[in-house]
Amino acid sequence: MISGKFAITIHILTLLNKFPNDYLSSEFIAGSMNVNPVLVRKEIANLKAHHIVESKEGKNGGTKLAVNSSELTLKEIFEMTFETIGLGFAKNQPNPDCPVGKKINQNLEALYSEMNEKVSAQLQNISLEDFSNQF
Amino acid sequence: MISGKFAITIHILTLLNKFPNDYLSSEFIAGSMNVNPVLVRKEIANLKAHHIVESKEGKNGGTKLAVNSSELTLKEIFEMTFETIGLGFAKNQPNPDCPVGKKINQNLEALYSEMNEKVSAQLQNISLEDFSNQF
DNA sequence: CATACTGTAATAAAATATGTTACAAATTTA
DNA sequence: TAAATTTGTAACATATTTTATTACAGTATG
Repeated sequence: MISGKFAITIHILTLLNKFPNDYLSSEFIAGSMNVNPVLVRKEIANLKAHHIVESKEGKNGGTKLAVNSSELTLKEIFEMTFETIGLGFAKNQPNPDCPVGKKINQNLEALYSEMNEKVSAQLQNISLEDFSNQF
Repeated sequence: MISGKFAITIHILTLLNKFPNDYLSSEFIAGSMNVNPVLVRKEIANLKAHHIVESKEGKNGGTKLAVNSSELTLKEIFEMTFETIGLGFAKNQPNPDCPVGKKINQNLEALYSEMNEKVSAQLQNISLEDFSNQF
């Protein structure tokens, strides 16, 4: 299972980019993706914490982009919503008396770290504007 | 949340590679990773279906590698346990009347597809033997 | 024939993700 | 200034997925 944070966040940002002059309400945004408005507001809270969007409370309030979409890369969005990708770790404490158990997580970590570098390199080349222009 | 299938499978294979002449029991393997033996047997069933291991029922039975560990790549293991990586999709049917909602999953799919190519390229360069030699 | 395994199904428990309700606080507009 | 609308957030409920457990038939070994 993968949390939908990245997908929700990029959807929000794409919409905001399509209406750069409007404050969009969480209800409007939620209507485009068919999720609960509270979920949208939670991701917006995260975006606000990273100064990517600004929002206005009260009537006719909502959220708009606070950065230039050509300067925001998918890598940054990835880092705000996923810490890292990977293929999972040994969940329970593996047996420390077994040479494999003792080092498995460390070796997986090294493997995934390299994966993240590749993925980050890819995502860094795509701006929100690029992504948004596909629609 | 990420299913631990890859981590469990590579752990199993590393152990099998360390004891190439023995049939290891699911209980022994489970002991190294501290999970339930039934989980191990399920992943072994998957490996058997791909002809990566062979197993022997009955007393003193167990599982051993059926391929040369220098010829099995992590890419193959990845493909047996994860179909693909990605950062999630819009889960509910997005609004088809919204230009963004209509195409979001398609565009995410394209993005993730490229991610998978990068990751596969990396994993293809690492054999089970390489991975195993780190322990 | 007793023992120790695999194979597999069925079910239970735990973890995580998503949805819902509720409401205080803020801001607009009439 | 009062009504309406929207954010922000907490608390809780539901759904989904993952992991664990139990059970037992079938199979090989000695």
